[in-house]
Amino acid sequence: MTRDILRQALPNLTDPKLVDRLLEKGQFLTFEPGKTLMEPGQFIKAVPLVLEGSIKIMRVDEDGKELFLYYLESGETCALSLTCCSAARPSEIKAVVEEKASMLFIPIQLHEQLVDEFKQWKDFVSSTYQHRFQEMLTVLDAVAFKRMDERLMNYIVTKMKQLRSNELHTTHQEIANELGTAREVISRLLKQLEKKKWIELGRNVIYIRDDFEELIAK
Amino acid sequence: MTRDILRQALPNLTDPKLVDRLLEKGQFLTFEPGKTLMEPGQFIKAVPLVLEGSIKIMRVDEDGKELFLYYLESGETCALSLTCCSAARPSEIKAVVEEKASMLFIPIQLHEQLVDEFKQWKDFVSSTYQHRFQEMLTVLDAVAFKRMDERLMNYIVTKMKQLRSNELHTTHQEIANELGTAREVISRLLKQLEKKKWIELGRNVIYIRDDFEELIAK
DNA sequence: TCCCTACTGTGATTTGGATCACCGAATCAA
DNA sequence: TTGATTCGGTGATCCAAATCACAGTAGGGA
Repeated sequence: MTRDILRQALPNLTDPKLVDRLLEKGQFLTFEPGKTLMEPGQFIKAVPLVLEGSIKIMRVDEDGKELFLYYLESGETCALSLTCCSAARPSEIKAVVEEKASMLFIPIQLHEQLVDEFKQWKDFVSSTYQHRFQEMLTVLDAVAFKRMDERLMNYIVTKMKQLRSNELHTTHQEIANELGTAREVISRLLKQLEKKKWIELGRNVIYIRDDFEELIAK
Repeated sequence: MTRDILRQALPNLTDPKLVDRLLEKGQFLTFEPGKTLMEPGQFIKAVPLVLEGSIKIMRVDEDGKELFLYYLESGETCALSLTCCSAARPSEIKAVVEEKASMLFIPIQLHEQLVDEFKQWKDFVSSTYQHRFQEMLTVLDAVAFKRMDERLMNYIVTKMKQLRSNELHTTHQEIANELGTAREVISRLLKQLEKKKWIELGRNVIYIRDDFEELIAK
């Protein structure tokens, strides 16, 4: 039942009145991996709340280059959609389902009411802003100051944690897109990691040593 | 009088009760250009509201490299301090006075009360988040996808507008710091712009053609 | 006035990453 | 089964930027 899923995803939202309002007016939907939820330029008219699964948020350059920003996971929402939809501006980002996701879409008017009426919702929104700012700064640091090998290793760690697995089922091209670079660059860097025995490469799969994270910490 | 300065900086805050509270509990201070208001790692216990002048906000890398993020100008506040101080976390950024500034520091408890009590303040905070997210994305795009020559030209335009002048009194080193690169790179790129007659270089000063912005739009 | 320091200009070299040009191997669709 | 497509590997080359190494010059302070 949706109520249970919501309770599990957002245990902090204990106020039954708040939960009722969310369930009553929010739209519950599920999506399969790979589904694109949002493209740059589209307008969004509801605040997307992730209950289960995860959503990958990316920035897209005018000539199509992408850059991974962060994941939305269970109990999270997108700060950018909060800002975009209250300002009725087109999306600045692309959102793709990573793991099969169930989501609750909160109409923007309802969201604005809830901010005023429920401290729990206000706190939730405010902590979302905090959290996302933090992540944006992290990405900024990486892009501005780190070399691609380090960024790739961080990427692998992030993915492992997010998928709770040490096998990544993805292509080099896909990784390259998310890091905003070229496929060859990623292939070569992965090869270096394989030579160091930190990972093993297969077609469409990367096997990662359990102690990968300690290894990169050097 | 402080009340007038506040009214001028934030004409949207019309509610006299709100203004009274800000003036009563806020601390009014002025700072000279060059004054460092905040270093990474410091804790902040108040929301800084810029009334006059401008503040330069920068990200600092662990090995001291800097990256310009945005200016705070009259009527603006720092989204990062909003998040940092409510989470009681150390600052992630560096803030330096660019133009002689007068500021009102709002104690964090007062800020939290005002968010609940005054719609005008809530809207102000919310639009600050929006605004800053936008700017972070712009910086991210620049760092991830643009070459240094383009970034430098955008930098010059931003500075011109912000200082409302077509003379920049600064050093190549300073610019390099703000763009997170090396001085030589900036010197060479500036020389190229001078050869194209778009700017003129002097010691500690760059004279910019009035139609610079149209020129770079090509 | 002279010295020192900060600022600028520029060549040489290195490097990380992007781009181009292929190749073979795995996988899929007909 | 076979042809086409996708994926991964790798050499060659190019380019922006970083780094190193100086040298000249303007200004400020003693």
